[in-house]
Amino acid sequence: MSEPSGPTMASIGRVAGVSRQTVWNVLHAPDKVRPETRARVERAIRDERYRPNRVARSLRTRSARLLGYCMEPRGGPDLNPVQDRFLHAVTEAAEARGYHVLLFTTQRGDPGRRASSRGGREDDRLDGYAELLAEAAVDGFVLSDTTVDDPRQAWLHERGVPYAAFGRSWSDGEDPGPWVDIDGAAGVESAVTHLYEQGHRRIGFVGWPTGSGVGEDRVSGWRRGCERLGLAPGPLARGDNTSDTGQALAAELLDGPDAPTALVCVSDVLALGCLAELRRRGLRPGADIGVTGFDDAPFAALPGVELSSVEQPIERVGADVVRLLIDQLTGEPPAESHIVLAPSLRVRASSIHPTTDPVTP
Amino acid sequence: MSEPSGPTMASIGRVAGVSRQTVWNVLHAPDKVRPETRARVERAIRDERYRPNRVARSLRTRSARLLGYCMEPRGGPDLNPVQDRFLHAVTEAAEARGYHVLLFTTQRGDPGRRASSRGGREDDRLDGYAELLAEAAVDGFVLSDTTVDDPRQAWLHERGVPYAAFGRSWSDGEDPGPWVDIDGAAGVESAVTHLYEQGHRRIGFVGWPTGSGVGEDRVSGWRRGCERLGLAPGPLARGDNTSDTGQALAAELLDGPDAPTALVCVSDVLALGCLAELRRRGLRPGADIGVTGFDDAPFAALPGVELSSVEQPIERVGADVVRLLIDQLTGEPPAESHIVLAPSLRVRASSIHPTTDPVTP
DNA sequence: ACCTGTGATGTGATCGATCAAATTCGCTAC
DNA sequence: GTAGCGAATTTGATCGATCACATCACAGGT
Repeated sequence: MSEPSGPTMASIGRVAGVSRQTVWNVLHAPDKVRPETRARVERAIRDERYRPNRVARSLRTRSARLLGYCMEPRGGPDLNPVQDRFLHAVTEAAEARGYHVLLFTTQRGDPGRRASSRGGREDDRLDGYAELLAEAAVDGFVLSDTTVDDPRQAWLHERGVPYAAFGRSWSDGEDPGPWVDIDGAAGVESAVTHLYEQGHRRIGFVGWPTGSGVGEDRVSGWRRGCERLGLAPGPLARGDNTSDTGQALAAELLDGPDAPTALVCVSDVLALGCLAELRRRGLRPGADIGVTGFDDAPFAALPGVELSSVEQPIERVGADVVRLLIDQLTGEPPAESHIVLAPSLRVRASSIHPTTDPVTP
Repeated sequence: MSEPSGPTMASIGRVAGVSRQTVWNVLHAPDKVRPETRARVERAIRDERYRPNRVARSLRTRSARLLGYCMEPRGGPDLNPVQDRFLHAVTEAAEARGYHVLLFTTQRGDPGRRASSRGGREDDRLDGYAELLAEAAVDGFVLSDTTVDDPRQAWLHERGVPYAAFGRSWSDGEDPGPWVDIDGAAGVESAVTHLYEQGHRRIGFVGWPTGSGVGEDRVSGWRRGCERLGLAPGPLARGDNTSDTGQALAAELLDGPDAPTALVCVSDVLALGCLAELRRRGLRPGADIGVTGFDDAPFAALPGVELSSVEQPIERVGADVVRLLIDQLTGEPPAESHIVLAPSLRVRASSIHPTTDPVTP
């Protein structure tokens, strides 16, 4: 029951008959130590199963070697598939550089602390960030789900707090900090191209309400794709990110003046609604109407869904975000501060026209 | 660019004209301090925005106030919906007690460290646990996805490492440690009951291969339910957790000697395969054949799926796991060490018989 | 006046790794 | 023989909170 309290540099030194500093040298500057001494110390380290105490190291070096990540309260079924993979990727990349990920939430646990905030009330969402920072519990933050002019980015930037974001800042002004993002426009454009190759000439778009950076980016890809292929952009409908909305929007477009033969959707959830509407009308996805989504959510691959979708290289994003962040922490020369990654279309039944041979340009 | 290096107890003391220990007393034993002194110190704390340094505290008290959680490499599309919610719940519950969650993975980042392990090679999956422990980086672990006789539980138990698991140990022997689990049998039984009330008298089961504790638990609920209702258990088919398999198993059962009118599935993924097979045969889920799943995965609620499913109270599980773990850490008297929570059936179209009035017993 | 007890506050040492500077050691050169 | 030089190794101090005592002030009792 008592604390065994593992070996320390001092205890290793005692075993090997050297001082604690020599032990440190063996670990961090081996060539400063005479080979036979080193061997003796290394043996002691192995025998005693010594591992440096992370906490003590953190105190001295003033770096926790921890990256903060805020778990947003789960919204719709949309963000989830990404968050899981992203976290895994971030954790793995961080470990490769000797860091770990520390999770926190926006709702502060200890109610007593809420009062300690001074008059000028900051955004509640920032409290968690502020607290971890003040407690020196993390060295920096990984952000995700950034919005247009995300207050967190400005807040962190003002205070000189290291961070890196998944999602560009979408700000008109200069960028507060480094980010990694997916080229949504390119992803959608590739979907348009694919549908064109399947024989479609009237391609509609099902999007989100205006105002979201991500959403506008994807619409622009659709416009660009149509333009490049010499098509007049088909009809456009917008609504919030639920499959019921998707179903309604699909109906709207199909009943409209110039009904599209293919629907490019800004998200898989909306696309699923479209598929439901097609089924209701007895139309076969792919054969009668081409449909594509975005995100490659887990359900897209399921039998009975088989939704073509733009897959985001989340693992790459996670790795790059961590690299940008840790490079800042270690004072590495910042190679680049904005990374845009290309997504790739995963073609499934919902967009394949059985009788049309794919045409590669 | 230079380190502002926030306020410390000593600096607060200097501002308030007292010693660091008095500052400590104000924070941890306020009644030992004269009210006017206390006021002065509290003012300084507020003015300077002092927050105790977590790292220094950890070093002195030998507790990182961090709970380790291992991100398993994502397997199929099955576990994900749960992991996300679970992590959020765990993080939130931990924060309420002044702890945070530290993520790690099984693949060790630093390749140099692999060699440092001695001859008798431990299970690779345990290395991450061992390392964090040796580095004193965490105080305990939260486990999930426990298997029958999970080696991690025994390993941690042997070393007296505090932990709590989501998922019982399923061991025949005595339990190595505390866990929280979901009463899968009860969940499946409620699905059977529900289908019975919908008029079904021949209820089949689509399960996993024998050997998984979770799977056997759920089968037993099906058997128990049938027995209680005076039904002969319908046919049973087993296969791995993919929807393709689900489709095949559904076909097998429906073509079998005594075809069931309802299918209870051990997972949503398998259930989805069943739905696909029904659609292929022109059978309407709910009206012709009742189907239920398990997990209430995000896709179960989607239009075009509408799968009845057993929903697990993941948030409760997370909160309880954290409670069991932190109670150990703080030396709280262990109130209970095994918690079984009841899941609840979410009824959707896939199991509702349009013409049958529900009968409540 | 003296001792004692209690409440309030201050000082020293500690956790373990790290940084800076001091010391010892091994060897050559005068 | 020893001054000198570089390599090898050691000692001292530090990060900030915490614990264990030490000290101080002041009250009441004899």
